[in-house]
Amino acid sequence: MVSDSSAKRLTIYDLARLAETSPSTVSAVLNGTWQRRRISKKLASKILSLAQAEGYSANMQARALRRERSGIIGMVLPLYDNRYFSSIAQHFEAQARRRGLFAIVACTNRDPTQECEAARMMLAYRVECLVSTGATDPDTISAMCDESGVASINLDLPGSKAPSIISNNREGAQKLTHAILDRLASQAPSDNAILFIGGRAEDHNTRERIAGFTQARAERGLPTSEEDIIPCDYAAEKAQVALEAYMRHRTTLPSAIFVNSTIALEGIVRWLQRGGYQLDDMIVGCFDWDPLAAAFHPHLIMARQNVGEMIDRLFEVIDTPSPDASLLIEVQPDIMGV
Amino acid sequence: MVSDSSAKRLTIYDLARLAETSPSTVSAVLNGTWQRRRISKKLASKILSLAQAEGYSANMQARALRRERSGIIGMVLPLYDNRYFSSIAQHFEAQARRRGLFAIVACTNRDPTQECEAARMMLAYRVECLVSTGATDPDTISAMCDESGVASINLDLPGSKAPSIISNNREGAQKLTHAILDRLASQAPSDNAILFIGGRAEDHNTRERIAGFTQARAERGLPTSEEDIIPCDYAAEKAQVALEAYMRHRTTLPSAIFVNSTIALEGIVRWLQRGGYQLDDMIVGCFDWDPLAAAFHPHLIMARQNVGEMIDRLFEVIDTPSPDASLLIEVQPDIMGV
DNA sequence: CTAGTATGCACAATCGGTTGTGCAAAGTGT
DNA sequence: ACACTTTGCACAACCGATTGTGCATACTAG
Repeated sequence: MVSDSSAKRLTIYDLARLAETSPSTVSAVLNGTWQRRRISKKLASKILSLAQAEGYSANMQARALRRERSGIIGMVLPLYDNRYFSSIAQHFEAQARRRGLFAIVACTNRDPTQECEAARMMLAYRVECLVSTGATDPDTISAMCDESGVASINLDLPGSKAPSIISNNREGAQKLTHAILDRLASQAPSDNAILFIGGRAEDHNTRERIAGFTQARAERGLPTSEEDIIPCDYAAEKAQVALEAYMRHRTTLPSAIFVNSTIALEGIVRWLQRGGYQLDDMIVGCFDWDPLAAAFHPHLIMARQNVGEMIDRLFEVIDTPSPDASLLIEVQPDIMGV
Repeated sequence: MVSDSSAKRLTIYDLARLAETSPSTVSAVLNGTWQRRRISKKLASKILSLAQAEGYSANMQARALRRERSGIIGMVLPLYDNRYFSSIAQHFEAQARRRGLFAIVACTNRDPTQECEAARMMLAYRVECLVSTGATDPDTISAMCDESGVASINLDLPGSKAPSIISNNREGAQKLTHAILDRLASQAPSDNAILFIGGRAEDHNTRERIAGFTQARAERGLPTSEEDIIPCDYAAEKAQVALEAYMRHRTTLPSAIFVNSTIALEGIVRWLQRGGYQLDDMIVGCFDWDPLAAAFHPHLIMARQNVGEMIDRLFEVIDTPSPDASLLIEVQPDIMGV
């Protein structure tokens, strides 16, 4: 079914024949440069209405080839399976369209191999710019782009070879931790410890969030113990297993928990359900926001990354003639549910 | 920053010069047809290693132009903002990649104008096949595709001008309703009425789900009242407002509710929260599945559409030489949480 | 009436691949 | 040694747009 090449599509040559003129004239009219080329208004409108009537649509491959500009902008994304990344994809596409660019997004499952493969494909399609979102290895992608003379930008996770737009993870985590501690203080807790769970110890964002978490605690004179920090990766299963293991050494729930990502939250909630606990038995803060979770659980404190602003900043950088590769833009997340 | 056309990229002409051979030979070697063209193994491997070493990557626009096949497959999608649609996008992309096709997905916000605009762009990029997912006006898209000789397929919502792959909404709703009624029976209810809320009265899926709902009730000798069916569109706000209005005529919550989509569920849950109710105060069934909601609320009954199978079927149809436009494939959803 | 300028358009090269065809040189059989 | 086949590759024509350039014709000024 693919490539049902039955119907020949109209080209500028066909239109030229129909309008009794030349292909170059048709081309000039159709891409708006006809005034500069001194085509008469009469002929121009004749061609335009013909194109309209015949439903002409320019072959973008041919245009891209000749112009050496594809009009395509690419993004590699870990997954679509949470609201943060889906929202990024959606804003990216909307903004791209607004600029007359065609957005293509590839999911790469947090896998460096797939990231490279996707980047290679996008470069083969001659994307004009490539955005690496939450990439495990953004610098390799930047290097590939550099070789092809294509601009690259990092989003969500920073890299060293291209400008990066990320959330202010440290400050976000700090505010989130303070919000948790405020709530804790209002409830006369038995215990001031907070469990930090989820994320990858090797990724920049998780490290920053741990730093913000620790810092907020320190600001209140609270020490942070190593055992209370469990970067068990981004996956519901792993968070559930990690919490299970953590709880083997305890008799009571921690009074509060800092969950690093909604996907980890899923595992935490499942563990609680299995153990017969309520979510309200703990104070829960989550870095990342999910509207359904917010509706279900109004006491849930969530750091909502400011996707709209991040994408706006992203396109500002894209518009910048030659941005510094070391440029790092940090966008403040908002704390929801306080 | 876009179009940093500094570095000239390697072409087959460059490789030909480097390998002291001709462009056509390089081309044949690189796309694997060299045996057929009786290129010597020696020269072939010379060219291959050269291409490797120099990091050559074929210009897909040029290839597409000459071959009259873009290698691109497109999908228009309402939104990424729920797990059903994100999952569709992700499976679609994975399957496309497996077949060496490049997937492009455009979000069109359930807006017919945007749907057409996106379809037009995709056709301009000469997609080999276009999938309309949950399109409000799939037939217009099919008509556009037909004019260009491009295959089109409908997913999630059926159309009359192209094969359609959808969930078996009627049977899914029927099973979901039975699950709700079973739970209701086990709880000695005061009232056998179930509120059906969400979706669009004019869309096929909502109509089928209402039919399945009504049918399941009829099978148990229960009549269904018109006022208990409120297709208030797909939006949290609207569901919330609709429930508010519904409740003005009642003093107690309905004992059960059939929520048509997770996005409507969000509104329902928000309304309950505001009124000081618990979700457990009602039996809740939801057509569509969200893992975070499932984790939060194990008693929630959800119809999970079988996305993996739908996409598999989709590609089977894509592979079919000339499928019947009236082909309608229905995939069974699963009932979760019983 | 002529030189000079402006107007209106067509020609042809080009982007980077793909592919039908042709033609030497080498190999084979007699 | 001659005819014939096979091997190995190069040539050139596309695909459908864009764009620098050139050339008539019409118009204007002196």
